[in-house]
Amino acid sequence: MTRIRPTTGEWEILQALWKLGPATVRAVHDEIGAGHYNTTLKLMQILAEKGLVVRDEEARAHVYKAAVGREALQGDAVEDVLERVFGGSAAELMQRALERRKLKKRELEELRRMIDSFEGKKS
Amino acid sequence: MTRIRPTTGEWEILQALWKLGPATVRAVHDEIGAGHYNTTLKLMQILAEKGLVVRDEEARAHVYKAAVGREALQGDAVEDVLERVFGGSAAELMQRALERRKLKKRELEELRRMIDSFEGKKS
DNA sequence: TGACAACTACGAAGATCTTCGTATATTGTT
DNA sequence: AACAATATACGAAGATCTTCGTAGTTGTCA
Repeated sequence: MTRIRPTTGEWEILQALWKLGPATVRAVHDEIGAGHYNTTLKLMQILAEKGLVVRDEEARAHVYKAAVGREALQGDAVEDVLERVFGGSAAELMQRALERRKLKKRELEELRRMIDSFEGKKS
Repeated sequence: MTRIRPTTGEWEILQALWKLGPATVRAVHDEIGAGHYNTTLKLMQILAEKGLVVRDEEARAHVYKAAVGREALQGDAVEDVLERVFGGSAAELMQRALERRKLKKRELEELRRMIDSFEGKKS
């Protein structure tokens, strides 16, 4: 089973689609706010070929929507980086994340709650 | 400033070098335990060109060693995935990591300590 | 109807990554 | 000295990614 691994350009499109919901190439391109229109179009066509988005060709301006959930794909991305970069150690990954990014107090507490709930499951 | 972003093949070499310390192509290739010798050689030469490893050509079999720290490069990798995949939200990244990987109780507690210490800095 | 704007389709160029064949040099062995 | 084993060096083939030029189609509006 080969893991889905969107490219940088593809992630950008997908983020826009998750934010906007079903949208035309034009809308996505405006949301991104940079680059050549044809590049956006091409990337979205490729995403459709790969099955990561679905396309409604009803109207002249086709309407695309993400065919995969944001959380699911993010999970795959984490697995990927975990394997390739951290030798599988999620603890290490989180340590690097904590070092690099200052989390808001709220986020830290939410994280602590998440840890509590995970610990509960294995007591 | 363009962030350093080793490829999958390069990460594999680097992991081996961090584990072994300074090592020959042969040693790295054996450590990896797969693929063509020439591929390993080529990748290590490319890493040298990029400055991610340094090469001692004294002996016939050149000795390579990582020119960058593991933690530093992992930190960059996290920043990268944070930007591209998580829109900068470290909390979200950690949530996905927790969902996907079952951490050992020990790791969870270590993580909690890390959070405590980070929270301490901003009380 | 004629001209222009907006859209899709297609493909090729340039970059980068991975793989590996081939050439050449050095070392060790018999 | 001859040969086998082991190195490095070099480059090209095949894949994939990004970018963008060009062509053709459809819609709009004066």
